[in-house]
Amino acid sequence: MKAGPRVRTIYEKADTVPLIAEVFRELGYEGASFSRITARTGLSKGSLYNFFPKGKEEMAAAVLDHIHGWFETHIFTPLEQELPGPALETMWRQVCAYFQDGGRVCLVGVFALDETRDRFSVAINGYFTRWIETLASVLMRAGVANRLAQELAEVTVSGIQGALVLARARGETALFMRMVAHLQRQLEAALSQAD
Amino acid sequence: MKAGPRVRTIYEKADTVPLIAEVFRELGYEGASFSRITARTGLSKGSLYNFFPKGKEEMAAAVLDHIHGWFETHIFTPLEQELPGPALETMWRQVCAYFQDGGRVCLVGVFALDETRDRFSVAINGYFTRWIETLASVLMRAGVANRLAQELAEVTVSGIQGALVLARARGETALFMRMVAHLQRQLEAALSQAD
DNA sequence: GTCTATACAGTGATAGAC
DNA sequence: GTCTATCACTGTATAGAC
Repeated sequence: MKAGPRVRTIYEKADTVPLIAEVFRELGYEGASFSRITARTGLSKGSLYNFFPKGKEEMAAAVLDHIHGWFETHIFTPLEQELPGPALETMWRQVCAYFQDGGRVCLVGVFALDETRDRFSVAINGYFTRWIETLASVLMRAGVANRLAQELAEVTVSGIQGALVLARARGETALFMRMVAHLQRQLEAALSQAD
Repeated sequence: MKAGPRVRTIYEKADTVPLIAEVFRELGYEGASFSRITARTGLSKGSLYNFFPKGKEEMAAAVLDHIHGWFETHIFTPLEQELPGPALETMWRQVCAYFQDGGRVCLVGVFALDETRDRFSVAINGYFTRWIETLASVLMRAGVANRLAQELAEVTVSGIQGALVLARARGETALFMRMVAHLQRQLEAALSQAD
């Protein structure tokens, strides 16, 4: 018979990725040292290198891939498959949940701002491009003109990133929620005009 | 007689701050090592410690102060002293010049996103708060209702930060300019409605 | 597969020569 | 006031014990 999932106190590789992600998110690529990662995961350097033979860079790549996967499942695919109204509702709900109402920053944004971007430019660019494209697409399906839909999609994704920066800078999650509400109203206004 | 400015190949302390600023801006606080700073400034560690006895933290503090000073002179004070129309025109012109049309990120935003924020929370919060307050104030003077002016000021400053993140993430400065144009139109719409 | 021990480059910081 | 030499420490990475 096939073995069922073993009961272990230690982690499978896949279980470590979200833990490592939080270290990169809070400290940035340079700030995320092995000592911080071992402390957070409870795994020694040896075990981490067993999971990620190429070390830190491979960890960060796995983290970026994991995050893109989460957004693919919870936001991008719903944007493609649900009706425009529910799709946007899903996006805003998931965005607020993921970023903890502004209390949690965007790791992709963190990597984008410094030289780390050059190392992971494909993944970073791909994440934002996919988000903008699926969002623009749903707006077009709702009847918004192509150029306006593209601009609103860029403005919305950009606005979320800015709200995360500003909310963290001022230590005020309420600011994030105000910005989200503004962006949401902006989209709804375009949708109601498109009908 | 008093000595005039001496001709020297080496720098005065004040001259080093903008050079150090670019290292922090491009690499982040953790990534900005002494070796990178000595390479950029042409000054040895010994000389840097002569200028900044408390080391890296004092350099970053000086850089933050210098940047806030630049914005105070070129943006915040004009927002307070010029008429609303010219004041906003000045702001957008200086913003595009300072951030090189999206090719240069915001150091305060870089520091805000990771744990560096905790070290310089007062300076980081102060920079954004001052910007939002002076911008909200000019909108109110132009006849925009208090609450709307406050929200638009937050949306605008937040939007600029997001545009910088996204433009760098996608390596596309044109994106920054499109976002700026959108934010500008948004303000002008509020102003024309307030008349 | 997990860990400890180790290697070695790079870090921020200090002391002292000139 | 500038530099080099050196410090103790931490960084990533590797080897090898169990």
